[in-house]
This record gives sequence, structure tokens and C-alpha cells, in this order.
Amino acid sequence: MSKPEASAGVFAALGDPTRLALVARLSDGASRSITELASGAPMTRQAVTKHLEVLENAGLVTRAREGRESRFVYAAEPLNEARACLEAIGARWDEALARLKTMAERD
Amino acid sequence: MSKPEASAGVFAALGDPTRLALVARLSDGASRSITELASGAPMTRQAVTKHLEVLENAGLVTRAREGRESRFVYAAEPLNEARACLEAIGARWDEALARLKTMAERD
DNA sequence: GTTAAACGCAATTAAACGGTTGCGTACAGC
DNA sequence: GCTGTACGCAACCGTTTAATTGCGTTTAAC
Repeated sequence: MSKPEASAGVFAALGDPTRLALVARLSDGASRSITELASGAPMTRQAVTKHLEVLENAGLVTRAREGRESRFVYAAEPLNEARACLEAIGARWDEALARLKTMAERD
Repeated sequence: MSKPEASAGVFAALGDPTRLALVARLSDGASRSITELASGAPMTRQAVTKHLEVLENAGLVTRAREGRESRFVYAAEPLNEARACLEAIGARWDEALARLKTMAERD
């Protein structure tokens, strides 16, 4: 399982447009090399490399060295935990709304 | 609706343990003052104030001035959009898995 | 074995972040 | 009207972040 605090790291990793786009792009399950991911991005390959390292440290992505290139693959668990975290917060809110509604009807 | 890039700001706001805890705490619908939220936190009231401003700018929280105190209330929409964003990514991943499974069974 | 592609490493820079401190202001209560 | 509470503002500081640049290394391909 996961403490809510552990998800903060995942959110921080997703909290950058470039990285969020990288994750979204990789979520189709295909593995991609760094230059492949960097082509079309408005920044250097090195910058993309750093973003990928951040994602890797957050566990959102896995690196596999193949010959002369590093290929990255999406990893599902951390994002699922983050999603569960948001759903827990949303559920708490929904229950609060339900309670308010009940109290309003009780008038 | 929302562009995926818009959710990055929400993730960035949630990407700090203190702020994530604040949001979780406020998700019960109750409004709380700054000192109320700062008491028990391992930092200054000013630090908490800054975190609340970040959350407010991300739209995750709403401030209402009441007399001499600022009370903060949870706002649901941005987190729901962020949740939808994560679900979209997860769904893409699930579809990819399903495709792989189909191809494996086709052998 | 040269060459060019794909990458890693290190230094550097500007800006943003997280946090503190000090001080001034608004306001509730006696 | 005074006093103390709850804030807001602004300066400041150390650290982290995002990004660039330059250079070296590995490896595929001819």
C-alpha cells in the first residue's frame, strides 16, 4: 500500500507539463529512446534526459539499456496509487456533500 | 473540459507533502482559518500561508475573509479534472495491455 | 578502422521554492 | 480606548530546479 505522503513525490513528478506529456505519451506501452522522446520537444535532449530521470526516480517510468540507446517504458503502479489518493480525497468530499444534503433535508 | 497541460499545475500544487496534507484535511468540507491549519504543522504560520496561496492559485482551495481571519474551503473541480487526467492515462495503459493480451492469445 | 549516432557526465546559470524573521495593520473583546 | 489575536507584506537566505553548453564514451554500420 502507500501512505498519502508517498504520492506527493509522484505528483511532483507529474507537476511539470513536459513530464506529464512524456508520461501520457509513454502510457501506450511502447518503449521509446531518448532522442525519440526529445525530437519535437522545444528543448535539448539533455533537458529531456533530466526529465526522464525525474520520472524514473518517481518510479513512473523504467529504463532499459539496449545497445547504444536507453529505452523508456511506462510503469503503472505509482500512477495508480496517485489516482487512489485523489479518489480518497474525492470520496471524502462526496461524503461531506452527502451529509450536508441529509442535514438540509432534515429541516 | 480541460487540456492535459492544465492539470500539470494542479499536480505541481499537490506535489508537496505539506500541501497534499492540507488538501486532504480540507476535503471534509469544513472551512478552517490559517492559524487553525498552521497549528500542529512543523513550520511557521507564514510558511503555511504561502502553501495556501499556492493551493488557491491552483484553484484547489477557496479563501473567504471573515472578520479578522481568512478561512479556506476545499474546491472540488480541479482535483476532479486531475483525477480524470490520471484515469485517461490509466485507461490508455489498460487498452495497451488488452491489445497485448489479444495478440498473445492469437498465437 | 572510421564515422556518425545515441548517450552520459560535469560545469554553469537564472529562476523558482520553501522557509524564516521582522514589522505593520485590522479587528474582536473587555 | 487598549490589548491581544489573526493576518498581510516584504526582505532575505539557502537549496533545488529547469535548462544550456561542451566534451567524452560507447556502439552500430559501412
